[in-house]
Amino acid sequence: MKPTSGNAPDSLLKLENFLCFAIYSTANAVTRAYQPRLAVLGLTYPQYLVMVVLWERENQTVKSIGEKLSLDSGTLTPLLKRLESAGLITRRRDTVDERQVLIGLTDEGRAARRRAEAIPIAIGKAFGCTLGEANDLRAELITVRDNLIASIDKAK
Amino acid sequence: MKPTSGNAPDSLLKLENFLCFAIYSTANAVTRAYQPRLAVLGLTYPQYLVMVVLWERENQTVKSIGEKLSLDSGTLTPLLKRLESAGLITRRRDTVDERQVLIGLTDEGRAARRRAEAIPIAIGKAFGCTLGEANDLRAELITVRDNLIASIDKAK
DNA sequence: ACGCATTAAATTGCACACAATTAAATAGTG
DNA sequence: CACTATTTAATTGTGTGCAATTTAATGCGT
Repeated sequence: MKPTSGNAPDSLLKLENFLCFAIYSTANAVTRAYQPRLAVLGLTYPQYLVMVVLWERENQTVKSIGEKLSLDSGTLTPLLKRLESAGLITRRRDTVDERQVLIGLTDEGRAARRRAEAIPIAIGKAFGCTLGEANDLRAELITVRDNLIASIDKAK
Repeated sequence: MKPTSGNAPDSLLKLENFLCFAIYSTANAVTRAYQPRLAVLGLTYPQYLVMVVLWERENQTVKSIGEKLSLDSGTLTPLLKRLESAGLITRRRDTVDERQVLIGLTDEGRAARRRAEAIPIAIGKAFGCTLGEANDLRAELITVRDNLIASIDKAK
């Protein structure tokens, strides 16, 4: 009996064998699963991640948020402006180092945290796996992700 | 000794505990890792996935490609137009059912397959895990993904 | 203090994702 | 056959991601 796939050159280019596609399509599904729950808070999924980072610690720079989320200013600047005009965050230049922009929370942004706390529970159920399985999967993904990032950096 | 995270309401909203963020950030890393390798073929990562689907079988409808990749016409129509103007695919209305558009490969599109075959090997190395580990991870992700999709569909 | 490299955000341009709507063709029903 | 419902792509509009460039501020060596 042969393994799952056919002869070598063929099986390499089969979608169903792609770990990358499993990651890609799962990420899209995550965004779609979050969308209705975040819509009531007026947030998109990336905006929600930024809020989570700020709920952990207020007054971070754009760079600090970007490092935690692996996003650059090209993504964050317009996103943060939208959160600001939604009244959830504040943006102000650091007076000590005026290159930096400090992102803080408004009262409304702080208050949104309570309503957000129900979301991980609901999504956890939608994943359909135990907390233990989720943690194992998370750890494996982070290993793979950090390997990928290392290989990208090495190429530079 | 307490487990990894602090008290309950707090740990639920910690980025490092999020399976969803592990998925999201790994997917972004995948795209970045593919980018330099696909650039020599003149493809983006989603375009590469479409080509993989077409290399498996030519002359599929937009709908068929969309089902395989979980993408709708809003994403695919402009993407396919770009692949067409790049000379890799053909788009023509089905003469039997004129609602459908059949996507085929040009000689150049068919030829690109050979050059693409080296990519999964290189990316596989960048993942930094064994084939067996990659297959396990892929299977777990697909389970989670299909659970998520089922929960989305159920909500409708 | 001067000049140059470095750093942090913002900007620009392109390509997704996806919800919602539209347009056209086909299928199904009485 | 007429009529409505369904199906398939295309379109529209919003919000990411990210490469590349720009702008402004800081750091550093002489």
